[in-house]
Amino acid sequence: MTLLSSKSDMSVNKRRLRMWIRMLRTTRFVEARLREFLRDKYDTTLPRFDVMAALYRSADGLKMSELSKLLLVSNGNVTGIIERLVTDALVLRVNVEGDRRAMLVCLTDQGRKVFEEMAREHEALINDLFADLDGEDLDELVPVLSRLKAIEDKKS
Amino acid sequence: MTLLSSKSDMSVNKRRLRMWIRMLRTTRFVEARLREFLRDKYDTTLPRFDVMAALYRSADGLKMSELSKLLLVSNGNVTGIIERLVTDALVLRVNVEGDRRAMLVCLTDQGRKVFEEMAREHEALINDLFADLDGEDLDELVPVLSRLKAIEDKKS
DNA sequence: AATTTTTATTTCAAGCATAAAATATTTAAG
DNA sequence: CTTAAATATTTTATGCTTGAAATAAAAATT
Repeated sequence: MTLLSSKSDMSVNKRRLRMWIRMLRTTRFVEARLREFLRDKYDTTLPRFDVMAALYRSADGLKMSELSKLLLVSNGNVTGIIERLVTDALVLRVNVEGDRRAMLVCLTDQGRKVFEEMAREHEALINDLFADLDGEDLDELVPVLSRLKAIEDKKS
Repeated sequence: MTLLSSKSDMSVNKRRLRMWIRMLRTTRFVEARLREFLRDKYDTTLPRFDVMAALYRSADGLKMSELSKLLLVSNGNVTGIIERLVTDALVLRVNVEGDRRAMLVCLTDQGRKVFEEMAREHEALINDLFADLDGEDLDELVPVLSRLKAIEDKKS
């Protein structure tokens, strides 16, 4: 009789697959919570929040293509989201001087203000959802996830 | 001068947020790869694959509501996906005897066959994408992710 | 300078996803 | 029994998302 756990008996192959499925479910669950929060409290959506977050971090604004690259979404996708944010006066779209193809996008003052409020609550929600993870857990988790970033950069 | 890393200097609060953002990016990257694979090799989509996977694991079939609960997606969403899978003769929809409201859904023989082939390649792709994670990494990662499952079950 | 290629963005068609409302059926209460 | 509440699913309206095609401008080649 072996002392190995059933987990260790499983091929690394299968365990990678299980880990992925677990990670996917976790992500979806958290995303669902975030969507719920954004809809109920701010009448907005996760994609809109993501766009605003990216713009908030880039004081000088971003080009449409930079935005889609940053968010890992398609080019045309960003067009629609920005359109709606512009309608709501949260985002400003201006021509890039010297390149008439490009568009520079940034938050309006109101957009900045609204985002700061949302971001505070967003952080609190994440903190609550992951409350069971203490510093030690994060010490384990983050480096592993960061190693996946290496894959990402290499293969994308 | 402290021996603590800058990471440990950051509040657990902020580190939970960073971990979430990292996890989200990883998930999106892998999902993009899977979509690409499913589209190019099988002319199908990730949601369709997910549905077929759930049905494959339940030999007796699933009710529409069981399916949506299992996949963490809305009820109406499943309706559309199943509709298209039925059109493609990969899924069968039959009435539940004794309850004329409910529908039981299961894979056709062809659906089963197609899924088995896709699943093999899917596993290989995941294995490749997460190749940098060895057994030790998984030993760290899986328990932490499983602890999040506890949150999920508690709060959902 | 004219042509080709690349880059930046939008438009398009199709499918995914949601919440809310509608439909139909079953179960429970009165 | 009859009405009310709960359950299973579909429909609807809106927004997200994609890949591919279209448009337009800039950069590179010839």
